[in-house]
Formats: sequence, structure tokens, C-alpha cells
Amino acid sequence: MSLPTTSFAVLGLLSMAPASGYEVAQRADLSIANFWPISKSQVYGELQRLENLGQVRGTDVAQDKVPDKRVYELTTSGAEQLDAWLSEPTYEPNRGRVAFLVKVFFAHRMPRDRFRKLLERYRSEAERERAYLQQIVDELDAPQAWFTRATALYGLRNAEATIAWADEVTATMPRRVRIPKDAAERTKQIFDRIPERGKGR
Amino acid sequence: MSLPTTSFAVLGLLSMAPASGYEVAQRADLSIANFWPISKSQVYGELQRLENLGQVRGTDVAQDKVPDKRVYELTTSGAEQLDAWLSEPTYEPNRGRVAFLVKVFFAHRMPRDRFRKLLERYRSEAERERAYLQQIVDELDAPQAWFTRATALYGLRNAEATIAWADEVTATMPRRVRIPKDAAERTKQIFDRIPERGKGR
DNA sequence: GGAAGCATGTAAGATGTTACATGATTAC
DNA sequence: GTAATCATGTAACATCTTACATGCTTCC
Repeated sequence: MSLPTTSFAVLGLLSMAPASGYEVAQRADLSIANFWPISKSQVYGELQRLENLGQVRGTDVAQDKVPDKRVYELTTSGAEQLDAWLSEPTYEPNRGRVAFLVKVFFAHRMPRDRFRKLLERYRSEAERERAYLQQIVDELDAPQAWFTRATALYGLRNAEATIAWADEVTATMPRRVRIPKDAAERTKQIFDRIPERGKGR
Repeated sequence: MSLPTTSFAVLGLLSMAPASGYEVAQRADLSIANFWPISKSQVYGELQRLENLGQVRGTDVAQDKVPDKRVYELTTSGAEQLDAWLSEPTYEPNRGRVAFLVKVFFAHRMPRDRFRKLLERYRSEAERERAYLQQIVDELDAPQAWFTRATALYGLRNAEATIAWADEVTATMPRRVRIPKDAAERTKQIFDRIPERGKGR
């Protein structure tokens, strides 16, 4: 029974310093949210599960003015699990879902100009993303921040690639495309010719 | 009450030709699975919902040797909904989740060599992906396949970017990195300096 | 002094995945 | 002649998101 990535993300966040659920959620938002967002409720759920599994230990802390809280810290077992997971290769089962590509795939159904607009819009969003990540990368130009910077750089490079892609397809977009009735069949045949991945799982 | 991307994906797949749930699932696997995977059970669920909403119409078809099936087709309303969705800009709420980056983010916890290996491994998976997509892009070099090709190209360009990123970080990886105790605080401060996105939703 | 935000969390619901069921048919 | 695959699907479960609850404090 293996845990999802989110569990290990929570362990990782706790490894920085003990924290309440609220604080873990906040920390997640300020660190890994760009490539692994976690909602508040998920954090609470994970903490409970991890406590039952003996990987974190929670202690109630009374406060006045604000509600009491339960502060969690890693147990040695938890730290071990985290480290084991970190150094295992990742299968990456969640292949990137990109809703926009669904639109592209069926875009022959819409007027060409409209599609052009969509693409432009998508490009501009990617550009915003790029600028945002560029800022972060710049801010993180310090040796102790190397790992964090590397994650931002990943996003940055991919944003750049997305922008380049938008330009590339905009440039090569044909005036009109006739989709034959048997498109489904044809696509099937094409994928049948391709080995290695088309097939299940 | 707006529907998720998956619903529209199913509408799109039916727009190619009427099909049973089984066939829709198969079609999904052979077409959009690389950027929007849908499991069989999800297809059945969606078809039912869409039928209740009057966007598809199902008719039972008896067969011998194989089980009877229910074949679905778009209604006019369904086609309209699909087209409306297609030409709306996409918010893209599911920001790409990349589990590997969680490992990178906490990689200061592991020996440098081990991390190097991980990165190498990740790179080689990206390379396999790249090769796979390159094949598809090559096969799809025909005018009627332009849209499909564009989607594969997206994946290809991103795979290339990922490979380049792996090389880039491998090259600049420092020998040793000391993570200060107050790393969490510092990161917070950095993100506080960055406008526009650090803050929730 | 009312609205918004902070500091805790819980509950309900939507989405997505994995495992199961079943009879025919092809594959070795 | 057993094992895998096809052609239908259903059921159970795990994950993730959105909305709600509550008392204090700060903002305008």
C-alpha cells in the first residue's frame, strides 16, 4: 500500500520545521504550489493519515486569541520514509493534463480566426507565466536556494517552450483544413503504426 | 454548474462518429490520451450525465456473440455546447503537477550522487518521450492531420525543454549545498517580494 | 461599526483510478 | 485446452476541491 506524492510532499514540508496543518498548507502555497498544489483540507487529511502510520507526531498546543492548534513533527520513521521516497525514481503516472490541447484537437470545428485568437490568448498566458517564473528564478540566484531555483527553472523552460510552440503552430497554420469523415479510423491506423506507448496503461 | 474538461472531451470524441462507451474509451486512448487521459469508467459516467443533460442520445443496439451495447450520438444541443466550449478561452485550472519536482525541491536531503542518478534517469525518460512524440509528429505530416499534429508537437517541444533543463541543472549543480535552518522563512520572504501569483488562486 | 482577513479547522461533493464481472474468441 | 484478449460494462475506492464554521483582529 503505497502513499501518493502528496503524502511525501507533506513529510517534506514538515522536514523543514514542525508546523500545524494551517502552517503546512501555507508553506505549501509558498513553495511547491507551482508544481504540486495541495489544498488545505488535503493537508489535514494527510497529517491524520501520517500520524496513524507513525510517520508524524502531533501535539496539541494551546493558544489564546487564536484557536488552539496541533503541531506536527516528523518521527524518525517518517524521515526515513521521506528519504527512501526521495531517492527512488519517480514513475510520474500523472501525465500532464493540458485542457487547451483538447481544444486544439477539435479546433477544426471552429472558424479559423477564432482559433487564432484562442492561440494568441494562450500564448499570452504562457508569457505571463514565463515572466512570473523568470522573476522567481532571478530572485533565487543564491547557492542555498539552488534546488528551489531548479524547480522554478523547470517551469520557466517549459513556459518558453510553450510560447515557442504557439508561435510555431501559428506560423504553419493552414488556411483551411478538410477533415475527412473517416478521421477516427485513420488516426487509429496511424497510432497502430507507432510502437511503445499507444498501448494501454 | 459548469462541466469539467472531460465532459467536453467525450462530446468531442462523439462528434467524430457515434459510438458506444467502450468505443469512446478506445478512441480516447488512441487520440487525446497523451494530454487528457480518460479511464473507461469515467467515460461511462460522463455518457450518462450527458444523456441526462440532453447533450447526447443513446440507443440500445443488440448484438450476438458480443454483449449488447448502447450507442451514443451528439444531439444538436450537445454539438452547440461543444462548439461554445471550444471557442471559449481556457482557464487551465490544473496547473501541471510534476511529482519529480517535489523530489528536486527536497533533494538537499540526499547524497549528491544519488540525486545525479535520479536526474539522469528522469532525463532518459524524457528522452524516450521525446522520441515517441517525434515519431508521431513525423507520421502526422499531412494537411488533414494538422490539428492532431499540433498537439503532439506541443508535447514534443516540452519534452525537448525538459531534456535541456536536465542538462542545464546537471551542469550547474554545486558540489555541496548547505541549507540554513531558517530556509522556510527565507523562502517566504522571497515569495513575498514577488507579486502576481504567489498569492492563492 | 461593518467588511475583510487571519488562524484554526471540518464536511460535502466532484473527479479520477483500480478492481471486478462475464461470456465469446483468438492465440499458443 | 488453458490463458490471454475482446467487448461490453459496474462497483468500490482514493484523491482532490469547494464550501462551510467560528471567534478574533485589523482595515477603512
